Amino acid sequence: MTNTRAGRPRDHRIDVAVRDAAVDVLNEVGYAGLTLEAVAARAGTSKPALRRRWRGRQHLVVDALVTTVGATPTPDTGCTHCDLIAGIHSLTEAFTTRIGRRVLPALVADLADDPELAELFLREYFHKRRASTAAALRRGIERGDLDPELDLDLALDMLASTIYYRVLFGHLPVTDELAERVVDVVLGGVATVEWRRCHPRAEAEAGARSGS
Amino acid sequence: MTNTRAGRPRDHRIDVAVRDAAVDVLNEVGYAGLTLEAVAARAGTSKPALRRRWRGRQHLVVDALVTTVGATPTPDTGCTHCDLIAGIHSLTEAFTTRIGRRVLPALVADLADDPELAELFLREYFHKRRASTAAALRRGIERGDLDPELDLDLALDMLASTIYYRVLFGHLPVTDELAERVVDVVLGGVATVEWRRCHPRAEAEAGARSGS
Amino acid sequence: MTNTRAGRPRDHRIDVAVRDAAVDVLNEVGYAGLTLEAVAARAGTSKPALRRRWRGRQHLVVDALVTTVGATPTPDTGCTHCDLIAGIHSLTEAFTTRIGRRVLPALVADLADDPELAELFLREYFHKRRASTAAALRRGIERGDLDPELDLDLALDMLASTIYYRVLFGHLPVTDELAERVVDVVLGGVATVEWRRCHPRAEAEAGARSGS
Amino acid sequence: MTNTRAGRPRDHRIDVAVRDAAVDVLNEVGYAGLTLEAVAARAGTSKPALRRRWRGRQHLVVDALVTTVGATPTPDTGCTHCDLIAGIHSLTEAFTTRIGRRVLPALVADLADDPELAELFLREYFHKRRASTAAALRRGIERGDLDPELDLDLALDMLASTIYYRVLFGHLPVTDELAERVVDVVLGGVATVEWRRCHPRAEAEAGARSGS
DNA sequence: GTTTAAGCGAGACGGTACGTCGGGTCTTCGA
DNA sequence: TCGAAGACCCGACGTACCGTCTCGCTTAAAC
Repeated sequence: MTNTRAGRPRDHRIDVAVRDAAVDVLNEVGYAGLTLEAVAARAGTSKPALRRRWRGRQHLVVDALVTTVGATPTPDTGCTHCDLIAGIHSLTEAFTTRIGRRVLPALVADLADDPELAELFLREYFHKRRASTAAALRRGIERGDLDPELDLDLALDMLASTIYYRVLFGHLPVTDELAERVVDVVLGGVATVEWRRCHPRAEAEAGARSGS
Repeated sequence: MTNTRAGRPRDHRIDVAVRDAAVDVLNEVGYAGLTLEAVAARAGTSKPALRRRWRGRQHLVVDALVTTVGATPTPDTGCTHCDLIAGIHSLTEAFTTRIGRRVLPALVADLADDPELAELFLREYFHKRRASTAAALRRGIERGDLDPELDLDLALDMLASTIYYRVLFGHLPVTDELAERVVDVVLGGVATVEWRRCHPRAEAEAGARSGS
Repeated sequence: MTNTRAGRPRDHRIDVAVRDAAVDVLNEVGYAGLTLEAVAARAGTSKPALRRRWRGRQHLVVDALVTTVGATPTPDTGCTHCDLIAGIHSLTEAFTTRIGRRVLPALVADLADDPELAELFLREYFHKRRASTAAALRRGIERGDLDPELDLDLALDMLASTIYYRVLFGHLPVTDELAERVVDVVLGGVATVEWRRCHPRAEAEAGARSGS
Repeated sequence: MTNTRAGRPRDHRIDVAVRDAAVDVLNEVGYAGLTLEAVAARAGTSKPALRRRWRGRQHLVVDALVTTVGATPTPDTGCTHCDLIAGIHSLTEAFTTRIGRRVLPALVADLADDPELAELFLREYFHKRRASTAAALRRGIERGDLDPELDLDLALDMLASTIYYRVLFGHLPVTDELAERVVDVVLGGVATVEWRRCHPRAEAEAGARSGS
């Protein structure tokens, strides 16, 4: 009733045509080279038709990204260590595509200029991926593998951020075993046993936790 | 000698005027809004003069960044833990400026499209900051605080990346104590003692080290 | 009907603003100093808006010329001699304006490089002026004042060309009585009666005509 | 003595190389498309070398023109009519070259902006051609063919201007017999005998002259 | 014969204007 | 009544060229 609004209905074939065209264009010329004009032309439609559906090229790209680079959920195998590695490893795979490697950084950079876009991106892409890794961490706590008082958000950030970091700056390659090394550090740290003994604050907490 | 080449010498006052103008423009309209035309106009010069000095606005921005957000070196106090916190904390300070918060992400996104720019950025900005933190890590190893076989590059990445991560996605604030929390995790990890006991690979290494 | 076409209609206020601005600029800096950029700026619009309307500055100047130095029609007083003098004299007046004196020659020089421009100029400016003088010549023939077999085009050229010639080369001034002197020569020639008698071809024709 | 000035003497091979290069460039891209840079490059030298010799491209072009389109002097056959036709006809020939047809008009247009250039052009090109035709007219007067009180300058202008006029505007072709037709009109006029009889001023003068 | 400096050739610079691309907006037509 | 599409206006881009300034070198005059 109220769902069907008056006037000419929107042609949904245009939606999919534009999304496909956007992915093509992104793969060919990247994010900086993408123009609404080119996307519209390739989709066989016009600029205003795009603008009516998306606020700008950023919003269009988010839409195309979500459709394309969907999040692989972190598995639940009963092994905390393994689950985390798998979850982070799926992130490295997302960056092997040209879109992941060259489009995502640029898109992310635009988030700072458009809060609405940031909200959309976090909701549609970021948190979907993050949620399943958070679940793995919680299972690790319940299982007694992880410090029950750990800062969940911080751990999630530290697990994922290094991959982004290397992709963004390109100073070091994203190797296949990177996920495992990152998880090892986040779980075990890099300090020696001596250092841990001499820093009761951190170790005391850990001891108190483990002792309880 | 080799300094004197044929042709009219470059007017170095233009260099500084443009750099200053670029910083002003960045602070006013951000990276996406920066145009060579506006910078040239504000600096009282012309586009070709800019183009002769910098390949594009990205290169100009790198130059302006280096001049503006210079790296605060990681201190050497004899305390590994403190030095690292101070070093990472200086990173959060760099992101309190508008330039750091909004310009750097966008600039970094452009690195993927221009290898030459990436090389310039890494050399002039990234590695300068990274080097002094790497030195702190090495001192920590010599001091016996850190695992002598740790992956230095990985540790450096994990120390810095979380700050970038939060700035980029804005899903969580960059609080003042974030630096300390990150260092704690990198040094100590988040796993429980039980977990460490059951994972001899990581713990055995730590034990072997401490036992020697 | 055919007037309403798809797309945003053109803003006609821009047309007049640009034409006015062009005339101003021409009066201030002349033809060589006229730039589309300056005209656009003074008209409060942009270069592409101009370029959409005119192919280049030449076409714009033709348009501005037609609006400004409109052709004064040759009068019809019943006196062939007087009409022609008046018609040619109006030409000298057109060259008293700065636009006529300095712009027209330069514009005319550009005709050779652009046939389309030449066609436009001839249609919109040249032939409008020429037509009314041609009518005066025809009236002179009907009236029996002029040789009915004269080459109309040649006569028109000879009447007008001397004014242009003096303006172009500037070797002699364009005085007020020049129009009369030119008409006198075109009508009467400069040969002596003796010479005419010895050249039956020209004189025989004249005689045959007068004798009929 | 004072002729040989101190310092390095000018390389005269550059003069001729540049003049040749200028003619080539003019033939290829015309006057509007000629740039000092292109001429210098083609001549194998540099812009300052050109600028030291010529004030600007206009002066260079005048120099190249004089060297290329030299004036053919009006002959002296004893026949006024024939001499004039030959003199004017040589003018039409000068306009059959691409340089004459496309370069000269543009150059002439620039005379208005540079009095010094105008003086140079008139002296080096215009008057040289004009002088020999003036001599032919004077011989015609002495011979009794031409009205001894004719305005010599006006007659010269009227003889030559029509050719320029047709070349400039291109509204009519410059045919081979145009020279003859022009001379006919200048000598004989286009009025009928009746008209001449009714206009005693012009005819009385002619009669008085012929009768004396 | 050596010194001195004037003028030249050449290169790069600073700046104006060009022609073009793309973004965002507006208007008309068609469904 | 609203969607589709075309044209429009404008900001900014990257480039070509002009006119100028500076350098190093050549050459002739001066000592």
